[in-house]
Amino acid sequence: MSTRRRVSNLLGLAVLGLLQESPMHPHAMAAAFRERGLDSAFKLTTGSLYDTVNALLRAGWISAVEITRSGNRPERTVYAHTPLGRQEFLRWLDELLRTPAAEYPKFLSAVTYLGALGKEGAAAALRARSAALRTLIDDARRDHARVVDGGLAPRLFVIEVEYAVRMYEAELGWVEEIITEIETGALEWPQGVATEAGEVRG
Amino acid sequence: MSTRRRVSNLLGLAVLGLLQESPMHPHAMAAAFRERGLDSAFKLTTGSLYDTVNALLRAGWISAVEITRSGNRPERTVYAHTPLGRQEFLRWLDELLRTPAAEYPKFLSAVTYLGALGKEGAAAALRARSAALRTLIDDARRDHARVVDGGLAPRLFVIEVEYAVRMYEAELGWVEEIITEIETGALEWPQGVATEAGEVRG
DNA sequence: GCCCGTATACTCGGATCCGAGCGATCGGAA
DNA sequence: TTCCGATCGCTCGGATCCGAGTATACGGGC
Repeated sequence: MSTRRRVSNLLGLAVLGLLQESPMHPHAMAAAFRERGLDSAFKLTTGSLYDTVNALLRAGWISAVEITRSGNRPERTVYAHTPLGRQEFLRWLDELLRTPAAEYPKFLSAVTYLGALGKEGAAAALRARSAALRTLIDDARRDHARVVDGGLAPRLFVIEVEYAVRMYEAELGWVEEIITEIETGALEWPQGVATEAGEVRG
Repeated sequence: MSTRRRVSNLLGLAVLGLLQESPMHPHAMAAAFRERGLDSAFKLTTGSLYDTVNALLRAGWISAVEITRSGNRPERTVYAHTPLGRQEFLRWLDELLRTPAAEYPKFLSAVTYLGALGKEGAAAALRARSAALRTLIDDARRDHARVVDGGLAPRLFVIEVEYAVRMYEAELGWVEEIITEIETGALEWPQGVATEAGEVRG
């Protein structure tokens, strides 16, 4: 069916997004990124950034517009999006929004083997997660409120935080239900699916 | 702080999990995997499987127990977990459950640029997603019910499906709220954050 | 005037990931 | 009997990812 994406790293979407506004060199992208908190939605590492920029270049979605140098520092290559790049940005975005993709979050994988920790072990781990989730939610909520209530940016520009919070809350809810079910015995723990106590937190 | 995991691919967790039960060769693992539907929680590709097994071997968490051959087929190397491997399995599991890790789901990244599609474009894409999510949820629910109500396996063994469904539902809820907010105008769409109509679905 | 920490800007090599491909066997239909 | 598709089991090479490393410049304290 649809052939594999020419650039698959999502960082490429972010780069295209930044370049919609103005041409930039990679290091400036990284700075812009962190400044706007985009690095909570995209995984940014310097290595990947340069690789991704090169991939976009090969695909013809961006182009180098100038190479400058100040003093004896390394050259800075400034990139801009091409018309093709703009089109692809929108098409990619549309596809990502439209189609739920199979993802493999670590927690989902771990839950698959929940039984292996034994009732006590599982409950303890989940309690720790529950506490951590609360902190994450509080922090994200606070940040969001600061930006929106402070009029620093329109709500649309931080809408992804609302999504993230909602998902964290859902996870928290589930985790707490399962803790309760373990404690009350509502979740049956079959024989042989358990662990000698104390084997884990050594 | 804590040094990087020796084996980072989560597939390694699944392999360790399978080997808790009995020694196996990689091809059999792949089969067991699919048979139990583990491949919805772990990303399985043949290449990665062999790489992962090798990594586990290097780390000393599994060991080769025999090499058999039937007829002139390729050799089959059968692996078993080591005591260290069992310990690591539990430790890893515990850590994954306990600590929410930064993940970068595609949808979160895409939502960050929701504005770029314009009100109409964004609403259309989200409507499509909403429909797709409903299907996913229905399918997962049906599967879960078949297994549990049919007594094919204890509920604990398919608990991850409950988690997945819960998360899909949360996402669906959010998506539908945003669609409504776009339609009613409750979500303000700042000037200049829009797209010429028809640019996307070419 | 010198030192040191921070910012600028990118490179590099190794680890990881993955899907196409390969050579063999097996079972069933013609 | 012979062919063909399905299954068995693994290999390979290219793509991707990433963090440590490199090299220069700037600024402020003493």
